[in-house]
Amino acid sequence: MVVDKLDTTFAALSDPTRRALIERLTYGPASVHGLTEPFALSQQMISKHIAYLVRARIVIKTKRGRESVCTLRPEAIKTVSDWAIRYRRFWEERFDKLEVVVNQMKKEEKR
Amino acid sequence: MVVDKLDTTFAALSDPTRRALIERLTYGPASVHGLTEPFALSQQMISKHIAYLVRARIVIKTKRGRESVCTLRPEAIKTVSDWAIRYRRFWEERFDKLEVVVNQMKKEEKR
DNA sequence: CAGTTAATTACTGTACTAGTTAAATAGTAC
DNA sequence: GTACTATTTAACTAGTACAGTAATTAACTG
Repeated sequence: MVVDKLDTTFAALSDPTRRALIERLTYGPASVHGLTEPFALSQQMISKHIAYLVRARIVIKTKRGRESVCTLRPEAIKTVSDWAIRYRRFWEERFDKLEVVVNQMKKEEKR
Repeated sequence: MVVDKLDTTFAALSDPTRRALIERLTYGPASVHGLTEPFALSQQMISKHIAYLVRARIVIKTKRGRESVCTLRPEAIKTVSDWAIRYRRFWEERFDKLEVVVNQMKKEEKR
């Protein structure tokens, strides 16, 4: 079972449909019905995907009459960005150096 | 089956052990054996986790004698950062506005 | 060579998820 | 009230992915 917050967040993001739903929600909140239309998926499946995003706290759902309005929680995406940014210096500064190291290792491998 | 690159990348990152392995590898390349020591996991499991990271192209493995040296591919993390950064403006500019919207919706819900 | 070390692969069981169908719940319109 | 709409939930099938451990391969040491 998934416990860690980042676990569920990354797991939720590992699906293209869910990433597309996030993309769509950056244009503003939408009902499940409204989110279903652009996709070649049943409303039940969209509802499930939304449920995964809600579980990962990436989306908030609020009832409005018979509709469920889905709203993006941008903080969740920020969490992902913050995680990656920690390694920014690493990929910016050490990239050239690393390439040299890897090539060196490959060379030695051939011996 | 996972096809999309981001799919495998995010899936690989959805596990705390693998994220810890990445963290460890920022200090420099290491063998599977060297990576096993700090963790309360068998070498087989570490080897598997490394394999998942290799599949997601986050880590490169090169043979050196009987050892497998693992090296981080920082570009993979950059991919994640790039994905999240697309929404940066969204969470920075619209956060306050969104909170108002959500609170408004909650208020209307109570009626 | 035998013995040890490093790492992978193979096997088993479990958990998660995609996708569908059907039923249930609740709001809206007439 | 009935009919319709929006959504959720349950029940199911099937496929995939993973954890954990056992068995195996390959390389080094003396």
